[in-house]
Amino acid sequence: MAESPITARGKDFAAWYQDVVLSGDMAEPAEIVKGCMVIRANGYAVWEVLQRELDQRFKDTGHQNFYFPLLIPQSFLQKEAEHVEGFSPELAVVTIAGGKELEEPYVIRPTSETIIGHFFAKWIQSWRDLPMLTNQWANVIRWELRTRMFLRTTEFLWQEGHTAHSTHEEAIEEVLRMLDVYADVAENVMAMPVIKGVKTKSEKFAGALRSYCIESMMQNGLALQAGTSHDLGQNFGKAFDVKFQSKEGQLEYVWQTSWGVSTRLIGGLIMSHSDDRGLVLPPKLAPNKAVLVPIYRKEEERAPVLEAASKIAKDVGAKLDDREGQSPGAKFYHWERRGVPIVLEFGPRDLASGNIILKRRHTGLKEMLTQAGIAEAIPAALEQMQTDLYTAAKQRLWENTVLADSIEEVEDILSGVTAEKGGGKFVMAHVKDDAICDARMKQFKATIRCIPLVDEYDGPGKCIVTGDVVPQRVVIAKAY
RNA sequence: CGGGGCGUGGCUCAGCCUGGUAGAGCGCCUGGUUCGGGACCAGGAGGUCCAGAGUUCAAAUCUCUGCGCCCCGACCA
Repeated sequence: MAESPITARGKDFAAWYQDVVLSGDMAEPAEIVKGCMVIRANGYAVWEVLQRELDQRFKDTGHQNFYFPLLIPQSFLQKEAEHVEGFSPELAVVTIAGGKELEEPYVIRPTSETIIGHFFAKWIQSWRDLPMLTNQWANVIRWELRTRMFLRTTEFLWQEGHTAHSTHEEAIEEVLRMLDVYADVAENVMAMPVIKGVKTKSEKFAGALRSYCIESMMQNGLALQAGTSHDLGQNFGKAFDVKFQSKEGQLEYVWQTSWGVSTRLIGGLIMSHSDDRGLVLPPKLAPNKAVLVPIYRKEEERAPVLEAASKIAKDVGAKLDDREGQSPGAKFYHWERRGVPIVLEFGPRDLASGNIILKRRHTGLKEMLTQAGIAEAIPAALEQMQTDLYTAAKQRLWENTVLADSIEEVEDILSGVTAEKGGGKFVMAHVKDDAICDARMKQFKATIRCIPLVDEYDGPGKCIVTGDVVPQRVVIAKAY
């Protein structure tokens, strides 16, 4: 046994997740730095693919990348009352630098609304400067009490888009446009079905008027917020005096948005598709889409097999695993744990017959193909796999979504659900957007995940907590 | 911050109760035989036993203090 076995999902989902992350060469705990992780080669390669997909879409929608400082004057955070209240418990603060106590401490950015607000104020004067459409790829630090690799770590990587507009309508359009971008990447690249919705007032971003989100369901039935997009209104505009002169000559505060996704997406990806044999990556995100493992018994078979294998690998764009001293079996396990969608086996028998074996990661099935047909078979198999993964995840979401019409019913459905044991559901119920209702859900450790943008159920009904009539059902679940 | 666990070659851990100067498996290096789902043989390298203090002729082991990490709950992308 080359590496430790993977805990079965059914036995302990949280342990399974850790095992998959570690054995898939995705990340490991930073060990000497509390709550942080090292993103390893395979994990970072996946992040790079995600970055590429997202960044292209940001550019396509008119955004430009910037980079703002990691350190933010502490007083900046305090300029927006709700914002400071929301973030102060999570801040890391630099008080000494260059051997001297600082007159004003810096916080390490937990998010950049404030410092960007400062620069927007400097850059924006006229309606002609709007909209200002920026994005930055960065790391942030939020001091967390409870960390899990990718899902919540003290430091994480993300992108944060920040925009300023002349009207609220235009800002709202932007917020929804970027939410759609996130949903598109989640569903069509990551094969993760999502529900687009609005956060309740108590769950929204500190400082926003409204927060929109995409919520997805993990294999244990827990919800994961995969992305957020905020309508900041004029809150930060007022706090940082970001004003512009309108066409009519009036001085007005800008309307801002911010939106972000993080390396948490990778955690969601893992918990959506992987299995008891390790990581499963959707083809569109896989750094290596296919790997060819050559097989030879005798020394005289080595050269001809390797020569032919190398040619096939080159023709079909597969990585050739020609490492010496590792048996083919060890190589199969190696790539399986790392989520490679397709593994090709090629040995002396195939050399003689003109065939080749193709194995699909997600089904575990092997099939024999002709070498001539392999160049076409691979793209087809990858496409099929992408579809299969999405369909399976969508199916799971449907099967684990239930309706409830009383608070007791909701509590009953979600009682005993944990990250380890699983059994989670999305419970659709009528609940009012009121702090009392959010608090009631917390009593059994669930949250209102969102109010879906599209009501797929029965319209208005009575709130199961307050009895007031509300427009539609909301998603209630236990979450990461 | 509460509860639990842990800290010993690169990794997983045994040894600790009952002190006597450090071991196993895996990995690594060299050579050979292997190779269609985790190969085998032989030889070899590698350790301030988390840190500090104490007890003792003698501490990985006993006592105290500190540090760190992981897991489970309360805050959160």
